[in-house]
Amino acid sequence: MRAPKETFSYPYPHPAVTTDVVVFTIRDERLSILLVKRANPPHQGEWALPGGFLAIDEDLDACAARELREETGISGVYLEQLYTFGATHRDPRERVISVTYYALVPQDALATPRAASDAADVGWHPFEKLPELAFDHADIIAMAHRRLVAKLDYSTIAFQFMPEVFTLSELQCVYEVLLNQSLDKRNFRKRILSLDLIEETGKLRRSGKHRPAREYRAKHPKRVEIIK
Amino acid sequence: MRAPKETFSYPYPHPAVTTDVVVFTIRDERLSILLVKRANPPHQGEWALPGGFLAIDEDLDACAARELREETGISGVYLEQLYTFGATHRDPRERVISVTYYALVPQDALATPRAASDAADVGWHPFEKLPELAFDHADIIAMAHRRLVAKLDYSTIAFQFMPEVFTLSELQCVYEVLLNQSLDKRNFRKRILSLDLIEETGKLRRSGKHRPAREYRAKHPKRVEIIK
DNA sequence: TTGACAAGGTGTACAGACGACACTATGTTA
DNA sequence: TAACATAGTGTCGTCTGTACACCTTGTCAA
Repeated sequence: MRAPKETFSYPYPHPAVTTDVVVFTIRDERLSILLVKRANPPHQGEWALPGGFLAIDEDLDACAARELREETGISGVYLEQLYTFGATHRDPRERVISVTYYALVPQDALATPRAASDAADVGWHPFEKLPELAFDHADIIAMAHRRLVAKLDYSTIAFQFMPEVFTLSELQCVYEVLLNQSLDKRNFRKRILSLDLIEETGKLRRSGKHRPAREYRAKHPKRVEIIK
Repeated sequence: MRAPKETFSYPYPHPAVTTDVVVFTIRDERLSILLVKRANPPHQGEWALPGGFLAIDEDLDACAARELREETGISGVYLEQLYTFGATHRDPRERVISVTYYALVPQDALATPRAASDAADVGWHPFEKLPELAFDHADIIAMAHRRLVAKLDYSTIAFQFMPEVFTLSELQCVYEVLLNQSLDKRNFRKRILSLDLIEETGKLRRSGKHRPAREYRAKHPKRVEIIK
């Protein structure tokens, strides 16, 4: 991909700029993060966030979306800039500034992530049981997690984990996993419905030997609203 | 400062990285922002945020603090990373990624800012009456303002505008200016005192022909706490 | 067919938080 | 010593959030 034929010169030293993405989803009722195993040095064989170098004519958001697509096959998901990490020796090769993002992938997205050329492997890892990570990626994940949990309180960000149609129990489960505590069913439904952000599809979801659940859909699935 | 004797070459193109700082204060009961008038092209003669290029062996936070000090003489103030702007043609010279920060300066800080070599002028401008700005600096200020107002609700960030000792009326005035609405005196005092974050100095502040006000000081002046 | 099972779906009551609201206190100054 | 200007103080009603238990409805197996 990066096949140098020439060199690029500047009158002052320039750092390299990368984007790295913390991809969250909920799998098996656990918050999970998508990691790639590095195929090349440095940190060869270690797990790391998907990400890579910014093209010189590419916007930052576009770079994050592209790296995510190229390295994992995921696209069209919620993606927001998180923070920029630039400690002087965070990368042993050269000075690297990483503009980090976080992404939220709906639960069911059968997107079995596919490994790209520069990744030996790709896979979901439960947030509570992450492996050793390359670079300062553990710090990046910690910050992304704090941001995600904080946003639960004052935005509708949790809806980004939901597929197009879902049941209230499924939505409650997402909140419970993210907040790491169980919630009262009646209070939860009262609060969610009072936001007036979801509507019934009119259909029922049948699963298991019990009463079927009503299906809902978000009125504005792509929009993350600030509430209260 | 940047006197090229040699060039720096890379196998791939690298963007330049800068930091820019939105410096807020409250002056004459108005929210104000510190701007520098550019002495050199591009945008020569226009107002811009203080900021400049990242040194290759310098952390991002250090760069923001250094540029702030060099260009305005301000140091030791609250400084927090805001967002990273990197649209492809935001700077006509070359690809520039700007890691932006915002800073809060106490009201009285007599720091009459001093202009540096590469600035023709430095001065405070009321947020409601900003001049035309260079680059995308108007966007940066807009985002910093949204962040500042949002943080009022759930943190003690407003205390960063206060001098070491202050009265409750002065603190209320800061909230009123930032929220752009008047507040009930009794409710304000009840809420602030219930946070248990300030204490009386025991002294009285005498000013004008009226009853003197009690002086308070923050228990942890440098700390910004998340509340509620 | 029917009864056990399992999750779906619903309302009330109490407590604490928040907001509206008006008068007295105390120093200065003419 | 009286007028002035800001400092300082409490109550009450409303709203919000939280705790809490039972009936409903479909499946499945006996």
